[in-house]
Amino acid sequence: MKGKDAEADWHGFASCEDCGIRDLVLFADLDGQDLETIHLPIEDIHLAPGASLYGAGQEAVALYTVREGLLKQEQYLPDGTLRIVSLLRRGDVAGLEALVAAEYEHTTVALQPAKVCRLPKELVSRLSPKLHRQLMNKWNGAVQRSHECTRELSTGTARQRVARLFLILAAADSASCRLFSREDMGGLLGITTQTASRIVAEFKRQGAVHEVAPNLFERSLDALRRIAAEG
Amino acid sequence: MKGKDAEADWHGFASCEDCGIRDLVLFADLDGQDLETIHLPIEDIHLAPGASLYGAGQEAVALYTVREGLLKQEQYLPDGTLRIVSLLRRGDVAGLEALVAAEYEHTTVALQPAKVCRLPKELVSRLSPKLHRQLMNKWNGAVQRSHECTRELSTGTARQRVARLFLILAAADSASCRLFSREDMGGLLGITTQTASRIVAEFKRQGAVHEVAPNLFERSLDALRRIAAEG
DNA sequence: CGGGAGCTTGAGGAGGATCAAATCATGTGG
DNA sequence: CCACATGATTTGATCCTCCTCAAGCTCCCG
Repeated sequence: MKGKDAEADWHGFASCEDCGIRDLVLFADLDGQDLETIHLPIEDIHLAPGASLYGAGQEAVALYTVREGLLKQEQYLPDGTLRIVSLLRRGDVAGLEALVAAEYEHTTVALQPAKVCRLPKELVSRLSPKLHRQLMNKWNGAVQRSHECTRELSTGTARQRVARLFLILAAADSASCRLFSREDMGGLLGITTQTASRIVAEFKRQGAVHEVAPNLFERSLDALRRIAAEG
Repeated sequence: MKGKDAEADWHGFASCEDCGIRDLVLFADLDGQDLETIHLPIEDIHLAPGASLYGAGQEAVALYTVREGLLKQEQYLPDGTLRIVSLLRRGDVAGLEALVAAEYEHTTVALQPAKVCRLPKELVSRLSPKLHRQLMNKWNGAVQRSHECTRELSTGTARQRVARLFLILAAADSASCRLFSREDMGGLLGITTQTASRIVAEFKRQGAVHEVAPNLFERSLDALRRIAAEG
């Protein structure tokens, strides 16, 4: 168990004008003039793996656009089990529910080193008409992420799920792909950490993946696709 | 396999002014004046169980607000398996993605007799500013439904999942609760139809539920909650 | 060097899938 | 009205996957 809550690391202010992924973020439709009217500075936050952005039940005061890295969103079951219900990546927005609710629905934690921009909810509300189109896009992205988790990562045998996870991560990182802890794999795939470990080991043995550094893998997409599709 | 596609039954025009669930639907924030500017009539559609509203990949031309009943949203996996990724009920909106995409993401089918209102996407786009707040609410609802499916219905043992399904349906219908086909239960819970059948039978034997008519159940919420929470 | 956290691996057992067959419900045509 | 076909549900028997419990292992840090 790790609970490093304060590792969310304030890192300075972001300049929206020359954001590298301007076309992906919530502010994509704003022009230079609009950006000037934002006198609140946008905070640039860096997260180490394991650092949490916000917790379920906390007062929802800001949205976060993901510029880099990978985050998980988790919720508790009635019986106390922790389940990862969605993954967030570059271009996604964490905490959209701040716009309609008083509290966050999930705990959101970095799986890989991440960089996010913090957007106070009043700011977004104020710009809301201009952001309308992008907000729809982001909501739609949230729905798709979540359906992807049910469809690809919570269906079929454990081997299929692990293979599909590698394939999904493949889309993110291009060449090699960084994997996270076995415990998180379990929470995401709905299997135990032991099973996750066993299957990764098996994939290594049969050459579907190759570990070039601790938790850094090269993948044989063909082999993985074969496993993902049947048995 | 059942593919009754044309059973979506046009049933006349709806009158928004005296909608029984005005406060729940997308148009909640519109006033009488706004409603008059809608010269397009709103179609009122009735769906029999098994009737489909639209299919994945079809051109997305309309949104549908659910006034009554229960719908499923399903998607295909790479290997051809069909998986239910979300349930929709009274107040939810089907096909929100029409606002941002050209095609529907899911196939949406009635599980129980349902009544929906068809809202052409141009109409919603035109009213968009006025609907902004409600649109956010509906998107948020879509995300929550989906997370609920992952969290409650795709986690834990088959017994737990079935018990949680009964509890979720309990919230919808008040006294007794109508269940759908074992095949759909399987697709929703990520188990086989046989297992679904076995567990429902077991629940009947041990008195957790009682079948008063074919597929109509009374539930012992306490017993179900006990099962849902552990073993 | 010793401790701790995460990862790996093993043995055993339970839960669920699979294959197969019997029962039940519905509808159709004779 | 009955014989029959069709499809869903139930139940049984067997096998395999994955969970559980438990022990080693590796790496890092004090």
